[in-house]
Amino acid sequence: MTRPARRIPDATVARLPLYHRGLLELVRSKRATVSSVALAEITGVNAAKVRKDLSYLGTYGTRGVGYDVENLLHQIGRELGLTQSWPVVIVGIGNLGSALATYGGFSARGFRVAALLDADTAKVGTTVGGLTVRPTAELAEVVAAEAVAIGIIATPGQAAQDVADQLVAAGVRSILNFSPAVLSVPDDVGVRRVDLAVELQILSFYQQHRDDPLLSLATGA
Amino acid sequence: MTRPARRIPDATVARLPLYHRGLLELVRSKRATVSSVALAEITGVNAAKVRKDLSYLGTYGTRGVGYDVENLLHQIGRELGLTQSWPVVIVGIGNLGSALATYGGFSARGFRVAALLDADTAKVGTTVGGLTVRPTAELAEVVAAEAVAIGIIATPGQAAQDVADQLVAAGVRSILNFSPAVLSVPDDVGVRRVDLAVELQILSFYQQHRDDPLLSLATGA
DNA sequence: GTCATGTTGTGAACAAAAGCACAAGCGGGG
DNA sequence: CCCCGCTTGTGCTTTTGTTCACAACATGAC
Repeated sequence: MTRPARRIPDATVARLPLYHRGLLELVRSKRATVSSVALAEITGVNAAKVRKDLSYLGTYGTRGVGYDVENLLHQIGRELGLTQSWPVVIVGIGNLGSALATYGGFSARGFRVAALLDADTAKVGTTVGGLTVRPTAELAEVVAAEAVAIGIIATPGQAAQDVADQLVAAGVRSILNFSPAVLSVPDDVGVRRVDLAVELQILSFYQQHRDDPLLSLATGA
Repeated sequence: MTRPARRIPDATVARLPLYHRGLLELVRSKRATVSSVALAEITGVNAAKVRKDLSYLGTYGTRGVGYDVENLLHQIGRELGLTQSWPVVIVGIGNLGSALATYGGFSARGFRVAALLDADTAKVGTTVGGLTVRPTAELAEVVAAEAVAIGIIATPGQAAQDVADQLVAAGVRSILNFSPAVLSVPDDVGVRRVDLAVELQILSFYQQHRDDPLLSLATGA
């Protein structure tokens, strides 16, 4: 239970989920230990960076041997707060919302879809991924009942700020925003935005400049 | 046509699409000019950073006035390679692939879905978003016929590397990977990965550490 | 016990990004 | 024609992140 006093750099935090996933696969394939080099290969990260990242969590490796897969997975999971399965709500059950609702990967990675909400009365009552779509008006109720801490916004851009306000009012403190809108929320609410077109545009930039002098491709590998 | 000799930093490249989108909205609302402070507010980026980013593209602002919205949009679009509409193929027409195929935002942002492919014979022949799903075997053919430069992988993790290999063999040089797999591709192929669970896990970390001493939330705003 | 091999953890050098602060320049009012 | 208010563009400083290189330590062979 020795909690590391050091603050973990943002860049490291962003990579911990990568290691977490890599380790999940190693557990599945019954590997007992893993070296920083091997984990680096699996995750596409430089080995020195792997070691430095892991060292922020504590001293879990053994020189000459590597890291115990099970233990490291547990430690990273604990640091990421995945000892519990977080309930999440998805607001906006269009194509993307439905895709998220039926995405199988969440449960293995520490999340549970607690409810689906949509403003469209035509969608309310339909079943998606085993859950019945409920009206957005019930948001506060659901959040309270299930102790939801994370909200996913998959609505069109115009509705996004409104939904965000409702989520915040209901007590949600982390929001994953798939709409292209930039949300304004109180300081103590965390927001991450995923914009599909943005990703394509970044690819497009490097594609176009590939043959320019001085290329330097930011491969997210 | 004066091409800026300076290399554009990766961090700046990642923000250009943000500015691009903000400017699109400004054009729609008939704004003629915009200051760095205003654009900063819209995009959730620091104003000094906006100015520095834009200065890498060239000198398009006017002191005391701001930036001409139309012109700046055009310049950023050109830099991102959006003067043409890039044809993309989507491989893996499950829930996510379907969501992407029907996502309306692409065309306005410089992309066109040229074809949908899936290995599952049950899906082949069905229509999604106005396009007929074709067998993966036709990948090379489609890529050649439509001069596709960007591939989107929305398959399960096990199939991802295989699909990536086929895309690369067919001549695709940019890949957007939604599967959790880490792809290995030649150096001259650009890959970006979007993993939904990863985003949630990052949120989870900050959520859990919110009340810790020394919080510092990386708000992607 | 000693040595060879493998691997971690980290100090230090280097590189990239962020942010401040202000000179330079534009434009409108009088 | 001059002044004042506004806004850009950028030099400089600080912060953050990456990478190298190696001492410290574990293990197994002999």
